[in-house]
Amino acid sequence: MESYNFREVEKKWIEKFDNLDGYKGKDFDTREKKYVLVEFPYPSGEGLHVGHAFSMTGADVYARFMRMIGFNVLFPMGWDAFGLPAENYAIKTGIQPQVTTDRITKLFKEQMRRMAFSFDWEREINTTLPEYYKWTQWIFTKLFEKGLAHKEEMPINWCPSCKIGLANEEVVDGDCERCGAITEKRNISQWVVKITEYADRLIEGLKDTDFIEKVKAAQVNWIDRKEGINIRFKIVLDPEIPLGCAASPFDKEDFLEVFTTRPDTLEGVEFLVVAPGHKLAQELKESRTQELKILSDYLEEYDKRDLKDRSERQKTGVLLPIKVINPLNNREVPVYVADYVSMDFGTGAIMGVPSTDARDADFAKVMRINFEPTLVPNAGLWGEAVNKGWGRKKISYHLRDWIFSRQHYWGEPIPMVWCEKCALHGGQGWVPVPEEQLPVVLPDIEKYQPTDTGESPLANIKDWVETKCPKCGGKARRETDTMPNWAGSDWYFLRYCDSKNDKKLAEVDKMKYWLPVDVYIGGDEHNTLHLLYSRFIYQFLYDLGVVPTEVPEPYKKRLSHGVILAPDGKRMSKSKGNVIAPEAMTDKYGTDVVRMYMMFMGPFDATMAWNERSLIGVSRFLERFYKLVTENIGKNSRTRELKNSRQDVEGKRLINKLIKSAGEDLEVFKFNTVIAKLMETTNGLSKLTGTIANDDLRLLIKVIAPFAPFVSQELWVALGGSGSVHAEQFPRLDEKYLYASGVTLAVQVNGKLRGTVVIDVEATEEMAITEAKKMDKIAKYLSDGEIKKVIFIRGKVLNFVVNRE
RNA sequence: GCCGAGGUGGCGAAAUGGUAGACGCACUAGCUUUAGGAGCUAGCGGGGCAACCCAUGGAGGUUCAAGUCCUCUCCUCGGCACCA
Repeated sequence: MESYNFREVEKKWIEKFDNLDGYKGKDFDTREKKYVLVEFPYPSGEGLHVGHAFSMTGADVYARFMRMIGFNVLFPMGWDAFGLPAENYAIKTGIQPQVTTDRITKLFKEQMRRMAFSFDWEREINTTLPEYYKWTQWIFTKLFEKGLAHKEEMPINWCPSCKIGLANEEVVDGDCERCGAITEKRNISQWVVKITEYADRLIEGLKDTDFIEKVKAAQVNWIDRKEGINIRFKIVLDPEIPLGCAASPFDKEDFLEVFTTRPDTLEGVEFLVVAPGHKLAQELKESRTQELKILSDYLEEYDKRDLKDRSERQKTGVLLPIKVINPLNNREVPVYVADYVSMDFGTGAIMGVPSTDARDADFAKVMRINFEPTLVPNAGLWGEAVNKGWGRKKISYHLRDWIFSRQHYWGEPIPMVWCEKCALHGGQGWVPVPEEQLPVVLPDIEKYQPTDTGESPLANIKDWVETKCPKCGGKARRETDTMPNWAGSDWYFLRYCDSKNDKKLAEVDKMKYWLPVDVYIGGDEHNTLHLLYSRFIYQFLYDLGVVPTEVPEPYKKRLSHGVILAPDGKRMSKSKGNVIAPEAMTDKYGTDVVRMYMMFMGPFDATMAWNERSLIGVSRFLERFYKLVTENIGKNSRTRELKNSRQDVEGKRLINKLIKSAGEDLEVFKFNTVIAKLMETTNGLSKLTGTIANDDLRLLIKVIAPFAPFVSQELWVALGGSGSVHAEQFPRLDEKYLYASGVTLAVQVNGKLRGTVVIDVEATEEMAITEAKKMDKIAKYLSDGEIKKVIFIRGKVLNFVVNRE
């Protein structure tokens, strides 16, 4: 018998799969819809990597299974192609990013084709094409019109290496997330999107989703809503530390406001601390007396210092020349400025309660502040503080507003125009580009290099920058900032519903049919930012009435796929030289083997190391599977099929057992156990002495089809099938075969296994007891005691509870 | 510190409260004139000649029956974090 020649078989079928009608999602079809989404890749020059291949294979197996059980499946793919690597490549080579992007997306697409992913390519999208980003820009103009976007001079995280402003989320421990360089603070005018206005709804909305627990937790944790009270402490000057001749910046009515979630510990306040960026510290610094030199030195040093390992470092601080009064007991307490308080949260000032807070205790130690070590919190103070007017309830979020400007070339131009005339006439100087003038097309340029001034290279293109105000028609300037790389991926799943629409972002009826996304598969690294941003944009579009779902949530379910490590157990990286290229593997072993191996490695969400020996095990299995089927086809062509023989029934039992558990497991992404069961079934069938009927072989092939598209198609045709096995229905379970040869019952005495007995599935308790007692071993255990009780679970267990003497 | 997921053979891992270790890798023995990362048969948690006993990080508990449920505890991984 010939063995399976994957090269020949794949070559034969790959083109036929290209235009398979069944892979296409049909708008408004009467079948129930299923929108299966897997994150679209950034097409990097290195091509499709194992991580892509893994997550997409899982999504593909699921999508194929969903089609086979009767759903109208939307399984689209596209390119999230704006980003720094293409721009950096352009800086180096002078080749336009669009040119490299085109080339690389073609490479990716061919690699995906070889992996036999059943994407609906008619709906392909690319975030860098004007017909796509027209709508990314349109969304921005709507944000602006609704007051959710404005430009603001603000200190931002500046990466001196990338020459780019970064969102807080893109700075890790003071380092640029991309290149690792230490970031600086710079004052730059930036577009800011008010995602915080949606903070509560972004938490609330999670109730309407089926996200796995860790994803929900990550979202809530990221937003980090805290209920507390802003308490005002009256400021008094400290007579012992003169403020110098300059008039005191304070008058009698000045207060220092702190945010606390623990007003119940107000009694234990020993000091207050303000952040170095706090107005109070900055104002005091200005008074420039000798005594305050320590303070200004401290603040200046703080500005220079990088933020690295802030949590590791010992706390530092300086005493301020003022005191404040605790409204609860009128005690005067000192005020410090210290680096462990952050300006970004609450009011930038805290109350120091060293007896209950470890950080405050730490600081007290450094500053040699004495305090009572014990304090009994008083919950009544929550009400008292509000009732007596010491403070007011306040909710603070860790979530920051979203800095939306990038000073780069390769991104969507922010579609805004600055009009001096409109500004002078008391109006808004910033004018959004109206829908009919969109898209604002990214012009071709010669120099891609970002500038040190913090402006994008677009600022150098005079005839692009100079434009007319859409409102008054006067001379105006275009915004030269571009959008962050998240912008295009915020709404891409909407575009798949109607990817070619040139009038709208997508037709409402089509979105109504396909939305929400039923299953969204992606990496943990996107569980906070991408997921949060896209949920926010969706909620915003919902408020505009643009998207038609019942509930303002775009994704019904979110699943995390796992991570594949290199054979050495480390993360794959070019520099470590331990990268596994999926293409090299498919060249060597064939697509089906690689797909099946990845799905067999472990649970879909696990972290697993690549192991080529195990892959070979899967290769051997596929070979055995192929032989089993082809040998039986051969036998069936020579001899009459024997129906209803004992062997025939046993074969059907094995296959139906497989159909049952495979169907159940595929539904919940337990691909590894489906493959284990396919192996088990194949082994079982190989041991049968009779032949397996062609009809039964067909069932087997349909079960393996979602995993191994090529082998299954080849065998399907070998069995005389026409068309594609991938358009077939998944086999239905025939229950009558499931227990055709009885069930194995575990026989226990006092809960301990003492033997097994095979009986009819319908057997009664009495029959089971009779059978069990026939066994010598059981009889022996029962002889030296009295049977107190018998537990009988049909098909599972028979347990004698015996009272031993 | 907070949140989440986990701890089961030499390894990757299976087990709606009901035969722990399915399936695969590695390994051992044998078969097959066998050079192909081959195939086939058998074995493969520990102890014991055996009957049996022990075993799912640890300690208790619930139950006829616990890897699975409850309480406490230890450890690992992932995310967030001087968040007030």
